Amino acid sequence: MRRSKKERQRLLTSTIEDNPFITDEELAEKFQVSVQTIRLDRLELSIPELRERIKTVAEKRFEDEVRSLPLEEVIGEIIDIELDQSAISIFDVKAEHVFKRNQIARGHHVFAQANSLAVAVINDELALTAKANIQFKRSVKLNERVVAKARVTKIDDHAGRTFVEVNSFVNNEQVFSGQFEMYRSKNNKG
Amino acid sequence: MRRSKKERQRLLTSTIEDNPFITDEELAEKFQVSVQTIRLDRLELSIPELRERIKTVAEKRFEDEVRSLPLEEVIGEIIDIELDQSAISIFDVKAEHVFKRNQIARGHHVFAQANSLAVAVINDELALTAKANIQFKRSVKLNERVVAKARVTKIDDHAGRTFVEVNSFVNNEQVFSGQFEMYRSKNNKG
DNA sequence: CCGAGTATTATGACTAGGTACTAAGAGTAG
DNA sequence: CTACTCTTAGTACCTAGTCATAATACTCGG
Repeated sequence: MRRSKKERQRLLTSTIEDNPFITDEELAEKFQVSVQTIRLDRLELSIPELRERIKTVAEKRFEDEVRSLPLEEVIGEIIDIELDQSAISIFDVKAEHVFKRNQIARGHHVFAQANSLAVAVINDELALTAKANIQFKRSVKLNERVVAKARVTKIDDHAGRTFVEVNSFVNNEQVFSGQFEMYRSKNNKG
Repeated sequence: MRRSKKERQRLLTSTIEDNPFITDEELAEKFQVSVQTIRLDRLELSIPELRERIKTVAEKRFEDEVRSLPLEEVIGEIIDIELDQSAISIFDVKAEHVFKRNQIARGHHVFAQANSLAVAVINDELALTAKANIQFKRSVKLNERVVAKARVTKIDDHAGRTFVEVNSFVNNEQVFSGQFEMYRSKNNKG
């Protein structure tokens, strides 16, 4: 035995993990054993064959893509909306949204939810944030669900400005508040 | 002919585009032609076989992964930093950052760059945004490069607050300004 | 209606990268 | 020596193709 079986299998796992595109033949060469041994190892470790591994990687990318597509227009999921009046969205804080060190959501995600809700509530082709005054009341942590509530406070058709107030909560506890001054193209249908 | 050859090939292209995981057999079934016809079509259109398509998708994911890792901690790329004093980062506006309709960068990305720069400039274990007052001076468009400059204006060790001003520019033209009040854990080394 | 040319389908041989199974030899521990 | 694990070898089979060749089917101009 060049290496103990356990040692080889440990290395095999990590090797495949950081290069799922490696074939059994290449692995056999790398560990100086027969292809059959590699196959037995994979069987024992329940590591799928090359093609299945590649497929999994590809499928995950596809999932991520659909997950990031709705994210493209609105951060969080809008669950209620009355144009030019009010809107509510929810946003679940996942691992990718927090600082690794302390599991606290990075501010820009909480802001992004509020900001995109402010954009969404406006009944217009073009809505952009002009100014914002925001406060982070308490930090949001991993796995918490943030509910953002937007309310249109004032519409100034002349200036083409709409004022939106957004308050975000986790379990009825306020975590964020923001006043948004939104630019809108003046030619509103209403 | 059920459909003209051209029509079928047009549909074939788009079908494979939005589902690269489809086999020739499934395609043959779908278009009511033989598998051989599908293969001839792919040959003419130079569409690779299933396995190659999946591999490409998987490889792209791998590339994306390394690209999105540095993005995890800071939005934009920090090119200069003096802790507790100033910092500069650049952020290139790509297709995924803009509204499809008008190619204007969504506000939260510009905010995210500024916010994460404000976090980065602070010489502390823990830095969180408490409040922010921001203005979007003009809209940022696709392919523009935003340069954000952060300057620490005041450090209040007693209250555990640091004030950071961030101004962002595209070609020396200001696009964003923000005053950030940052929370920091009081036990600073300095 | 016939032939030319295009389009389609069929057939056979081969490939990579496997699975599943059987068999056999090497080394080692009791 | 026997029992056992570990390793290697070999076979048949699989999927989703490739390439090449041949035989049809359709369609249009004359």
